[in-house]
Amino acid sequence: MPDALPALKSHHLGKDILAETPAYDLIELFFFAYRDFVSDPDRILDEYGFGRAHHRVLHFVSRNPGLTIAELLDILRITKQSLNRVLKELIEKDFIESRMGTSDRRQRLLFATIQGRELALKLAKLQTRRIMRALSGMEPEAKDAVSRYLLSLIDPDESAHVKQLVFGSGET
Amino acid sequence: MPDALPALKSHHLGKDILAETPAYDLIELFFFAYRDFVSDPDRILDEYGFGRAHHRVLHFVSRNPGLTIAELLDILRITKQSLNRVLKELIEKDFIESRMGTSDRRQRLLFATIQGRELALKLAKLQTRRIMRALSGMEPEAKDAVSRYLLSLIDPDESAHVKQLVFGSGET
DNA sequence: ATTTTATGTCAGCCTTATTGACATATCTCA
DNA sequence: TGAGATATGTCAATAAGGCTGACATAAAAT
Repeated sequence: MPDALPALKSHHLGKDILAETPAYDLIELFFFAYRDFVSDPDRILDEYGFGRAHHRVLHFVSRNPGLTIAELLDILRITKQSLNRVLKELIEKDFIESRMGTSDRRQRLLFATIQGRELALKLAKLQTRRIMRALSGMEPEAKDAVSRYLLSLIDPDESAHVKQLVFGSGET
Repeated sequence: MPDALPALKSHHLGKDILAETPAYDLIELFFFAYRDFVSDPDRILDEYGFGRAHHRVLHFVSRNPGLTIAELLDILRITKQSLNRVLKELIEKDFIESRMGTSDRRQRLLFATIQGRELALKLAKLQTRRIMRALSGMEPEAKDAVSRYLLSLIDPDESAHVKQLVFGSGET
């Protein structure tokens, strides 16, 4: 938006008006980018008889071995009934396995099988290719800016939680 | 990710490996950010008996007065049967009106009513507040970087089309 | 005059989500 | 030890938002 400002000249409350002027560009670009981003894995998932819900579950389990049902529900923000259907299918088709918790035997600890990890990686690589293509034309600092922007877009009271989940696997 | 590089030292094909190393951070942040971003309008939409599908239709019609059905289908990437259900409801409840095309009388030109524009604006402002909060802690160049990143994430063969749709209303 | 295009509509189906109720096993704490 | 809380599973009904396929109409294009 090269020139959204001239209209402000007739106002003295520039800052308020700026704050209330809809950021249509970022709203719409977010929609289109997400639409195309999630569409990449669809063709592959189809071959396995899976949908996007399966992808999300497989992704987070593969990335976080030993994840519990409760943690997964918290990540996905769906009900246990919804989760159970797709999880059951992933377990039946041997992409995820569920082991009894060691310290708390009520818990089910989820692990991706070899097959599951392979599929999750395949899908992640596909999306990474799109991300890399987008970043390739940009300055090196851009990636960090994008990452910080997305993190700040998240509800503040959970951004720490997400930060831990996304960046916390390894160090910290 | 402070140090994803050391592993590369044992390889001579650094670039290939980097290209194939999944960008888990950007993949997951995109998921969480989008999840929270689209959740904002939900409560308000509920009051009107609308869902996210209604929001998308109302948004693009409000932003592009005189949009045709075909153009809307191309933006949303859904079937006309799916569109028709939500569109019919938006028209019945007087948030959108449909006029016969002037040059081509087969076309339906879609316009948001006053009520429709008000709701669309209300929702856009809500999402803008989140965006502004995210941008507030960042350098001024960040917004442009984010905008370019999102645009590049879109399928290349349509990015020009989206660019026109998003930025093209007004000048060009 | 025929064909193509833009739209609408009927009917049936799928996926992913929801709510509410209830069951079971296990853990925790008084 | 016994009561209650917790983690999970499951049954049933429902809703939203997609899909395919088939068919209809009006208007434009050739």
